[in-house]
Amino acid sequence: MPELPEVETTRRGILPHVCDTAVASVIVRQPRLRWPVSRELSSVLSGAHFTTVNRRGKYLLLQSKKGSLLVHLGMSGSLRIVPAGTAAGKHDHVDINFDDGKTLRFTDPRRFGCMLWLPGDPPGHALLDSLGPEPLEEDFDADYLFARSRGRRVPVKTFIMDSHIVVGVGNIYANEALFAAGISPRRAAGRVSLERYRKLVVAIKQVLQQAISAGGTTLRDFTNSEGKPGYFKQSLAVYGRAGEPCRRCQNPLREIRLGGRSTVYCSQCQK
DNA sequence: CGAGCAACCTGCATGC
DNA sequence: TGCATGCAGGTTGCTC
Repeated sequence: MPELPEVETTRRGILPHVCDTAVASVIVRQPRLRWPVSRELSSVLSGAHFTTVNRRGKYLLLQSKKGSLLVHLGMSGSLRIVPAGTAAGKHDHVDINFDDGKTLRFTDPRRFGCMLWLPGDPPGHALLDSLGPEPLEEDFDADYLFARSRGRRVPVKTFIMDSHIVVGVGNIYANEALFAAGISPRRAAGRVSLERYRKLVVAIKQVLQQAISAGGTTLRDFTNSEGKPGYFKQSLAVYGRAGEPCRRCQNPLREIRLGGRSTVYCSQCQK
């Protein structure tokens, strides 16, 4: 479900609800996520007061004086604000109940997500240490991508989806950005010119920013923290449109697999 | 070290 | 209708 725009939409949605109140209790119904949810989570979080919610790539960090709650939504996860006492469904794995009667509920059918307690301020964790720059920040630019890609033979699409290179660019927006930049997803990363990386960086920033403005992309089940869908799906030029005509040249869009991920592109417009 | 791929898990669409 | 198969927004960690 979530790439950077969906995670950012979630962050903005929960922020006003989790910060002006303290944690009253925690219910862990299913601790078996990507990594086990700590048995101590309840005792460690009770009484905690979150001061802010930050995002690093696709990770959310609910920060407090004592430490931070690191949340990743995996492929199918979501965070929603519901009234305390709302009946829990099959995949509602964790509830964080607040003093003011609201509950932050973590739902994740496939359980690829995680919820980890990181002691200390600022929070340190191996998962965060080796991440590349944020795509919407200024230090993510063409010179950087060009330098990192020299000698690399991986397809450029796989390259920009590598979180050690740049965070937050998932399968949907990698496909979209490469179409917008006119670059074939199969081209070796080391054989993309600086000039074309300039176009790609602009495209990545634009597509992510536009998706955030639209509240994310809802394919089948993404909803924001209020349970409402995102509206970016109607703007997608290639993802999910294999076989349909290219919006620029009308040629049918081609679908291949790269790095095990579905890849859609126009063989006329992308070289 | 880089590249490719299996694995984690459930739900859903498709085809026989 | 039932069953098998393959695919899905991500990431780690294994092989070669």
